Amino acid sequence: MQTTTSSKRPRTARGEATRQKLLETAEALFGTRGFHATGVADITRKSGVSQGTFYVYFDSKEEIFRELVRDLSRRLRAAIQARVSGIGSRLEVEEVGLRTFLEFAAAHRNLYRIVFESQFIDPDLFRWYYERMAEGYARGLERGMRAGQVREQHAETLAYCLMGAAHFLGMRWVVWEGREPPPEVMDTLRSFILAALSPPGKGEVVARGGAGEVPGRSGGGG
Amino acid sequence: MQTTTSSKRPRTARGEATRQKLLETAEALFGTRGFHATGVADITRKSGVSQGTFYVYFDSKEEIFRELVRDLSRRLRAAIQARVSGIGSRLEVEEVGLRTFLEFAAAHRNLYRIVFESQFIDPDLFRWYYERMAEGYARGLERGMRAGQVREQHAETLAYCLMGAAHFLGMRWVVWEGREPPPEVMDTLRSFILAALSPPGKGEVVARGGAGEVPGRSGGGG
Amino acid sequence: MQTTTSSKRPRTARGEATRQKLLETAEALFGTRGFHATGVADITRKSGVSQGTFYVYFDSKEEIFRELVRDLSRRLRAAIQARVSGIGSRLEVEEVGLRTFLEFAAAHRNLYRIVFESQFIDPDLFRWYYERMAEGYARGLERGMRAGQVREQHAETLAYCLMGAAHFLGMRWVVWEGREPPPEVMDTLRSFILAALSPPGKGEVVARGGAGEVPGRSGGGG
Amino acid sequence: MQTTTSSKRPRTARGEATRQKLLETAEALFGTRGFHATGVADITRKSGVSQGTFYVYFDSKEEIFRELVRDLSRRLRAAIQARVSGIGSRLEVEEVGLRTFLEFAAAHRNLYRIVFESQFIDPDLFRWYYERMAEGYARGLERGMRAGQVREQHAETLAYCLMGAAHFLGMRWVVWEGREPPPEVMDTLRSFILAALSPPGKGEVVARGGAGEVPGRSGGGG
DNA sequence: CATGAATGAGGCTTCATTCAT
DNA sequence: GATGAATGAAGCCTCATTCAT
Repeated sequence: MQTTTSSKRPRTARGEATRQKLLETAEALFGTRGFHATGVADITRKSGVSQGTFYVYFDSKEEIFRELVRDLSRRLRAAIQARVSGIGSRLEVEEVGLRTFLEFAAAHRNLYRIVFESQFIDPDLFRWYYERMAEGYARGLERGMRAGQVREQHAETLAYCLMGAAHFLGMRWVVWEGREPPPEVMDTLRSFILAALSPPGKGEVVARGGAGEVPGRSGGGG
Repeated sequence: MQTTTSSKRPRTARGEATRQKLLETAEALFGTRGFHATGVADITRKSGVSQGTFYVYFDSKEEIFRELVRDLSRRLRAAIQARVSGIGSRLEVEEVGLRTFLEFAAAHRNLYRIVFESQFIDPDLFRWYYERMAEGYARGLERGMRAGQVREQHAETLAYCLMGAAHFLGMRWVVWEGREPPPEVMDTLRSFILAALSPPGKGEVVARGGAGEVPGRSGGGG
Repeated sequence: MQTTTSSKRPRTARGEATRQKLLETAEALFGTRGFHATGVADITRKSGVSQGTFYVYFDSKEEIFRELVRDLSRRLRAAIQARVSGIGSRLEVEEVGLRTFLEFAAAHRNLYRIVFESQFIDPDLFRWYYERMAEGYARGLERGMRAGQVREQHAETLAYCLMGAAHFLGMRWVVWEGREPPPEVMDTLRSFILAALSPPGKGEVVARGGAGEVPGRSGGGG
Repeated sequence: MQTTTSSKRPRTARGEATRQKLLETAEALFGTRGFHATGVADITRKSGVSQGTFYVYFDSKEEIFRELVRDLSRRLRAAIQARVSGIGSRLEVEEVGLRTFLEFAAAHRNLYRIVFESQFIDPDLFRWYYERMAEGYARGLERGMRAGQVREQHAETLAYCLMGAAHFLGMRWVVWEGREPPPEVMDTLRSFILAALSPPGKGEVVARGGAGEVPGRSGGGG
């Protein structure tokens, strides 16, 4: 669906470079000043090209914004995937996933504003972003439940709770403070996750990953 | 700080009515179309007054927006306060708080967009809003910890996690679906809260409030 | 239909004056340079108002153009009406009508370009303009036929032929030459009309109006 | 004068084909959407060549437009010539000429818009087009007058009247209705021409061509 | 208190044309 | 001969805000 990377793609290396430059500049600017405070002229000026060039690669200011959201979605999911694959314990998967999300966010601070502002620019895309994320997340949790590693609960609800927690933590530390959450925060987050997911009787206090088990894909944060 | 209800207050009853009408219209419009898509002209037209009149009561479009955020903050906190006061169990306080938040959100759907959009209009106000909320929240949790009703953890982190969970659930159900979260969601949320807050060994399964204890104010959601 | 004088009408005399000024300037500019070569900025500058003011009274550059066409349509028809009413002879009515049209065109040289350019700006309006004109025209001719003053023919076809003749003559003399057609042209036009309309056997040579008869409204030119 | 087929002519067959393709596409596009609504990019895209290629064959967008007008002028005159040559009766020549014009117009619907729009693109060319047409027309009529086949009148005026009639009929039926004028229209047109041209006393009612006489070239319509 | 007119800066986008490959 | 990238001027329109009545 929204995944289509629409807009006129360049046919030469030179064009690709220009387009890329535009994308990067836009990410920085949108992420810093916000969509409305950023003008197309700002983007092109900082990219060292003329305003007309912008429209050679993007249909509109909104279009490049959307492209960025899709891009970010792709990159974040890939990053989590990479770190999580191979881990057997569901609990650990979730924990690593959240941590990866927070690290990614810290490395790409603009992520937050852009994704979250998309809610006011293109509500459907925003929703798509989170539903996609939640879906993968929920699937992983359900697998965990079937394997007895995660307490039986409404998976989707759990997914949104966890994404929300991660998002707010990211907002609090990464966006406002400009750094990764300090250790005590990460510790609390970990125990929070464990408590929320662990089956009754099991390790509410367990500090680190449980026993090996069925591996499986899962989203991470939000 | 930002609490000052600044701007020209009306002197006559007629003026007060006009100002109020403007505020209500703005809430509906900002909440529905967003800040940028709403023009001052839209507000005045729908309010049945001239554009000039707008500036009799508000210094700028941003100002009325801020006024709305402060207003909402006040009303939400009051609503939670009212429902939570008197409850002894910390766990129950949190649960009722979250539930109240979700109900309030459902009753004032525009809340979400407005408060959340404020992040892109007046970042300081937005931060103030959440820090204020988190602070009260954390204080309550700390009291609970001291009373042994809540597991020892970094209170602020916990507060943000809980607010985030509530916010995302509200987004998922209230905003996207247009209704209050269904029972299974609320059930999962409850068990989620309990698991996250309960001290080791205690009530992970406990369905309803624990023993009586120190009452105290507390925030609710996000 | 298109007759609606849409756009925001002024509520005060001052506003009405501004709007009028804009309309006049636009007529001169559109008529002289054409629609595309005339910028909104040109219109406002020459009118002594800011660009923003333009949009207080007109929704778009196209809108003021349309307004002009409607206006012209109204004025031309009124002018012909005034001159033609009371004349009994159908033949004379047509002749006076055409003459009036040519005089009107000479007095409002911009008429041509504007009406004719409307064909490329708003084809429907253009068509409406001529169909309206032709309709009245044909009705008058039919009355003349029934009264035996006009040869039996397809009235609408006759109407378009006559409008076309008038239009091309206006183009040739008024637009290109900048003056009213010289006497020999008007003479030829008159005999042309007479020949085309006169019933068999009658007045091909008749120089001036025939016998009195049923008066009636009729369009004139094009 | 404007007849010069200027601009870079291709040297190779491949080039000639490209140029031709461009010309055809432009005719279709200009005729359909109009000059201003058609972009160079539209033309090249639909022609399957790059934008740069366009400027290999034409100096500007206006230039290809002019080329089209000249082309059309040439083709129309040739078409009329072919049909009219050999006919002896002046009256019949005019009638056949008009008919041919209408048929040509129906076969090349875009003719109208292009030629007529040229009035707003290159007024001189437009004027040239019609003066050229009128000149030949008038010459033919004058010959007819001298031969007593056409009533004595100002020939040029007659020419413009006839061209105007033909043009408006073409507009009414070919352009608006998308078909050739129905029989009753053609009949009325014929009797219209006859009445307008016939010498006094002669065939106002004569249905078909009169006696043989001096042949001669003549324009047809507009 | 209220209004309607006026403003003007600025934003997004289009598009004919040029250029290096 | 053909291409795709790049340009930059210019145009239309929006809109928060001010002002005189």
